[in-house]
Amino acid sequence: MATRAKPKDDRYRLPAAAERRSRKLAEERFGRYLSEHDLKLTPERREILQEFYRIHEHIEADELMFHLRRAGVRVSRATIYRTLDLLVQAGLARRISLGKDHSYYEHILGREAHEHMVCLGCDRIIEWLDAELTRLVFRNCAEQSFSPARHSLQVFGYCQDCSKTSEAHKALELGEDANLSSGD
Amino acid sequence: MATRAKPKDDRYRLPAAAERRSRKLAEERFGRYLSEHDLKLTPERREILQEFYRIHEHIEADELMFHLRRAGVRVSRATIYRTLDLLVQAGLARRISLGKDHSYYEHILGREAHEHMVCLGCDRIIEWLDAELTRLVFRNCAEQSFSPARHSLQVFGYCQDCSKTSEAHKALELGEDANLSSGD
DNA sequence: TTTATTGCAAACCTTTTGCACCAGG
DNA sequence: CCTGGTGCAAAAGGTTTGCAATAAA
Repeated sequence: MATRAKPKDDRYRLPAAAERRSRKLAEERFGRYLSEHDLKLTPERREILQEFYRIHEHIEADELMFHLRRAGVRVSRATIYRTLDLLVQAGLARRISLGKDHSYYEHILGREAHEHMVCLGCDRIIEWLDAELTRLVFRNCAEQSFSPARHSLQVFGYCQDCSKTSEAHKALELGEDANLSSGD
Repeated sequence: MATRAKPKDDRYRLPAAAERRSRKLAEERFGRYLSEHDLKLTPERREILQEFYRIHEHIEADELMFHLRRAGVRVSRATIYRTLDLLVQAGLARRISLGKDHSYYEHILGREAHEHMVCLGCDRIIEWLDAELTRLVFRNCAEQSFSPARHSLQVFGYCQDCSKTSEAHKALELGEDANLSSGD
């Protein structure tokens, strides 16, 4: 009941109206952020932002560049990185790492915070959300006098499809008695 | 009550006996893993393992190399990486990313699973543990038919010392009204 | 003796940066 | 106009890899 899985095929789909709304809002916000910081809203930045907000999942910088290129927009890799960084600064994007050797970015507007399950078998990523868990995170922060800005939880394991093969994997990876704890 | 903070100064200390025990156990396990896979227990691997298990916090590969060098052991960077990788394969180490552009490693034996709070102000890292949270993670996995192998939760924010300055930071980073959600 | 391992340096990959030219505000 | 932005290519860093020499088993 706390968890909210989305159906497999449109996991990252958003109602068209909501998407348009969030793209518009994002551009307004970005524009505001830029002018407040004496920065400029260039065509490149606008294109990147729009494309980025059309993608409702985590994406890597290069992938975003290819999306743009496919849409006929040519922007240099450097500009992609620079703009993504600005979007993070502006609070419109989040940079996350999912165990790979590079970063992913995901937009924030119009999406709830969520956690990830990363399948070690097929690389599939399941997004999920648990309000109770979020509450616990905040409670722990409070107990440590820590002011949380954001958090990121990844579970690595095997999805349903892959878990048939996972038995063997787990045995290999963990040895036969991995659950020992120190006794003091 | 669910949270268990360790005092600041010996956060990563382990009773000497427990440490010795875990180092011994680790070497046994590693030896077993190696021979099962027709790999060899070289002096380098033994030294790396022993030093690694003397460090009770997350460490980066280079740092481990310096520790070894300081202890008079010279091993090449390549061997460090290769061995750390083996340790991960063997289920004796965990590779984690903490928002930096490189990986950290931490050993597993003799330490309970734990989460991290990363201070964006001073880079200090607070380790914490909440059994209830762990339970929730498992519950969510079950609901998604996902078999978890391990998980990793990082909270980014500001520690007590830094949170005085954090107000300004947050205002800058998030804009004045970052908490909006889509109404789908 | 056979097969894996080591160290070194070069290769890799993602991300960042210096610079000359260009363009928002 | 002035100040920042863009593309390019080179530079950075962390991590991986090919290879010849070396050493476990």
